[in-house]
Amino acid sequence: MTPETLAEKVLSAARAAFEALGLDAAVLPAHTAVERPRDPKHGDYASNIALQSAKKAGTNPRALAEQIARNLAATDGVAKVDIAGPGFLNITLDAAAAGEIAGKIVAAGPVYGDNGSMAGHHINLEFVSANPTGPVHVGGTRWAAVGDALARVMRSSGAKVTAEYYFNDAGVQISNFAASLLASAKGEPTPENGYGGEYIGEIAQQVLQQRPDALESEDPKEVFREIGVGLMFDEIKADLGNFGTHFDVYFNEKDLHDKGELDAALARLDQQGHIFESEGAVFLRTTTFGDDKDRALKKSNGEWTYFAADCAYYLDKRDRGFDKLVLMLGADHHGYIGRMQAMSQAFGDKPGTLEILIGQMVNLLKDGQPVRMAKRYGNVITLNDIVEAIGVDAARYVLARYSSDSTIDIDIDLWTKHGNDNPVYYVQYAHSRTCGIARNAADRGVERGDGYDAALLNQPQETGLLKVLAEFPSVVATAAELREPHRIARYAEELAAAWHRFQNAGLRILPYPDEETTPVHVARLWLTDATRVVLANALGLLGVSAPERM
RNA sequence: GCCUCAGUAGCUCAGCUGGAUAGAGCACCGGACUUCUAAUCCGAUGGUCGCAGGUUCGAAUCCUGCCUGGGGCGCCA
Repeated sequence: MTPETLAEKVLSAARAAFEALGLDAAVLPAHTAVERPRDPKHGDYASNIALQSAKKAGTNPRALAEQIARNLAATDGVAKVDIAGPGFLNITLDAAAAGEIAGKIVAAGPVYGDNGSMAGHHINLEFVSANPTGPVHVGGTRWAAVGDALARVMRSSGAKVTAEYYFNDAGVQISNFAASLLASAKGEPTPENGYGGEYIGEIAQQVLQQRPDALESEDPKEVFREIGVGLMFDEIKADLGNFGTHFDVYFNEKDLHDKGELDAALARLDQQGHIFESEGAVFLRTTTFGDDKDRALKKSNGEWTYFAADCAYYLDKRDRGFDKLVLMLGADHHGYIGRMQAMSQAFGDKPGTLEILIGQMVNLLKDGQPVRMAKRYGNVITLNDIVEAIGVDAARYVLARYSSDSTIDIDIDLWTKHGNDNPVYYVQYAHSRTCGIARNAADRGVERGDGYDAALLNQPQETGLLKVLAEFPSVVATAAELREPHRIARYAEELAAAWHRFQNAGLRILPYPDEETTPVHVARLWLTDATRVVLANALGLLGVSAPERM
């Protein structure tokens, strides 16, 4: 029995109890969940539904719990229901009901964990969106790992997700980038507000290779801009590809300008009555919707602001039919939330249509000191620096392992260690052990048959493992709902721990070479298969490899 | 000054949409390999959940104020 099924049974037992006691069942929640108690003495699962609903129903929690327990105890698969403390229901399942989950997991395979919690949602998820004036830096790398994992988690939860990269190929930064390339090609010093670093020189030389006459052309800076931005962006895409991060759409800011979408957005906002002019500039009255101050869309010199392009881009996304736009930004952009949310509402959208996630800073440490990567890109730490330091798997894992609200210090020594203090190795090693056992089973000709006797999985290490396995779909659903993929990593570690405990408990999975295969061996082999599936699926959601041998 | 994130064991962090005795890894101490991967496991030690109030039957979790640290407050992008 899955926790979800059990929760439904708890709820119907509660409804029946309300009826029996003549209480108003309307105070019961539409859905409830069971939790896995820390202390195994508290049974396999616990429910606090009596505590939560007793007050609303104006009754005693323990009396209510007793009635619910009586109903629940009569349910198939439930072995025992105890009442503890102020009114908790402690539920123990039949061993067979608990053990059957292994077979269900094996049957589901790669789709075990999929759930419908976000079915029907069409989500645009924008992340990284680094300017093509340089490589993807640490902050962008965090989102490359977290955003990609979140996209996978949401898809697994039934949402239709478009992963999108906004490519700022217009504006002042790009102009500075082009000017820097041009200066480098001419052997001049880096201009004010320009970009330094060896890569500028390298790209400038590549532009000259493609267009030897670039400096003599009619508009040399435009030639360097056009080709240089292309080269830089190809490099970014290659780095992201190497990192395993996939985008469905690369959106060009320039297209917004070329198609006149900024004017259209301004007109729309004007129509809604939220535009005013002041001292020759055009403003959006974002203070109407709680922003600190009103924001300029058009400067007094007639140029658009960056925010104006954001408005147009927002509208473009909405017109493409997404019902929710999720935007992942670095902590240094948190001041943008106010104006962005205000803009969303100025367009007439409901609060919650636009969701902005903020990720805190990332530091790379060696011997407790910040690492300085004074190479191609000046002092900026890039995606490739992190990959070179600890590898793709460890990089993706460490970045996705922590809540986005926490700053991350990546200790290079820790994340390159091959031991259980390195969480990514710990989880991968558990997976590779399950694969090793499957190989050994095949070598020795141990057959799985059509099924197994679920009641034989009754040792504490086995029932503990089964409970962790059963939790996976709800962990995925919660990670999607809260936009917190780090929950997947923490879960994977918990599962790996439960697996290693089972392994070290002296419970043989395969028979010794001179032994007959018994039903217990077969049941444990199914449990092993189920564990392998879930570890692989969890690592897959994080975009981390699940090696078969280590 | 305002906004925002964090403050939980010696260290790094989970837990935070209110529930039972606050968890994990590392470090430290003591154990377990003739046996499917010991890159592992078991046990012990270790905490005024930053501080002070408040709400509640119940607060690490919610509210208010304060303290400490990170980040941010442009007609920059």
